Amino acid sequence: MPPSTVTKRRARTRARLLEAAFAVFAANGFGHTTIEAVCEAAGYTRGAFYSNFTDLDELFFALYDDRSALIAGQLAGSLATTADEPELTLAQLTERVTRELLLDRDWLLVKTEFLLHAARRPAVARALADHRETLREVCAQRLRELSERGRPLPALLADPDQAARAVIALYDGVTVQLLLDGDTDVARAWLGRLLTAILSPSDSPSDSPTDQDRRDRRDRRDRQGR
Amino acid sequence: MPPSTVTKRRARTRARLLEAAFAVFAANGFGHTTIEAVCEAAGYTRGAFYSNFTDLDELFFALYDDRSALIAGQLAGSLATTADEPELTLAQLTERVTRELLLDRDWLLVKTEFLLHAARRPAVARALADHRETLREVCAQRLRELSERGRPLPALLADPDQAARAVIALYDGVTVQLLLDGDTDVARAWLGRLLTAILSPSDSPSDSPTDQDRRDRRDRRDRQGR
DNA sequence: CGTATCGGATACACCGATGTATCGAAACGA
DNA sequence: TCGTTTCGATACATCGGTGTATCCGATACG
Repeated sequence: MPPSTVTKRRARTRARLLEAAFAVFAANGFGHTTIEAVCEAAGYTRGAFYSNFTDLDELFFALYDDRSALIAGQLAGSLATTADEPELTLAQLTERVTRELLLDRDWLLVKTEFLLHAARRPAVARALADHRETLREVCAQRLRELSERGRPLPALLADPDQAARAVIALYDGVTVQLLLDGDTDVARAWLGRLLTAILSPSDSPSDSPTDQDRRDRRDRRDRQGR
Repeated sequence: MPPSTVTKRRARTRARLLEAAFAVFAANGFGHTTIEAVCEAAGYTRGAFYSNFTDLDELFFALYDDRSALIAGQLAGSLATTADEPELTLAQLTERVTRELLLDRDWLLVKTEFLLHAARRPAVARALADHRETLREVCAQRLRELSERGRPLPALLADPDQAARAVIALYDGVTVQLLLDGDTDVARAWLGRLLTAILSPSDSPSDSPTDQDRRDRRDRRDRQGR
């Protein structure tokens, strides 16, 4: 029976448990995490845990829900057109995306683990797919705006929704490499290049590269190059 | 002390343990797999396990090593140019790749789990990175051949090695979606389209689409479309 | 300020997995 | 075929995590 009023104390400990769980999941992996470890990291005993969750799975889902909503908000905000700059070029968009995403390796670890978790539980998988879809909508909307004012998408990805799918696929792909080598800067630069490569309709992009682009390219050559 | 001679029986049980472990890992995830579960699935007791491995980590690595070498061989073979067909078009290459890869969802589950495993262990991460690099070399070599006979790569990915990186990123990205929705056919078609989109230097690909391509495109529209 | 409800700590019983030591049987070499 | 080595089964001791029941301090509210 849920309590009639949720006290502030309760909310606090719940938040602390989630935060501690994030750290422990990132460090040890969900599969090798015990309830006790989470409670200890949060500074509680298991009594607090069982008062707030039924098992680790429930906490995991709540954790993902929290953090992903947070990040989705950040991304949407960063992609929003401001009043003084109603138009965004492709280069600006990719620059913002790469600046906002791929920051926190711990989050990528937890996120990927949640993907595997979901892949084995159809109900969770649907929830996760829904969440990804709303993100894709945000992305597609920006691309649609772009294409509607004379910055056409490539013929093979003319549909903004398809183009958004491509963007997400590239993001996920770069994530994998980042998980392996841990080099955030290289990953961001690489994502930026891939995005412009797949979203530019022709060989010669009409936008001149920004300073950021140029710096990125040098970085990547230095550290990843052959 | 390792035994002086490895009997056939030993090799057999080891192989069976690996196969059983693959199934159990795929079903339950590495983190939620016990030694006993693996042994039971293989039809042995834990005595057999401890006689062949020291712990689950060791078995996991051996398992990944086996299967990934197998798959790498398959891919290299499928990408090899045959005597009667020394030249491969881009469309043929992508078609072969998409036919060979993304087949076994179980393998993707285990592979992704191994990625996370490696992401937390620098030594394992380096081994995995090395393996990915050899795969990339195979891929880059084919792309190099392609570009050297008048089928240029896009300007943004002129270096075959960079292009190979892009191919792998796309593959990894599509994998994520496949893990979520489980639709192998859609994933393969989508990968094919993304590959041609990022590897085609201009808007209008000079190769006319193959029958496979056309079928793919219809499939995708039907099932994924808006 | 007093009281009733809530939240987290503590203690306990339980279970499942681990690792090791030992033993019987199968495989190998002569 | 026999003796030896190797392999896997069995039994045992142990440990760590789980879940629950209970208790006491904290918090909200009249």
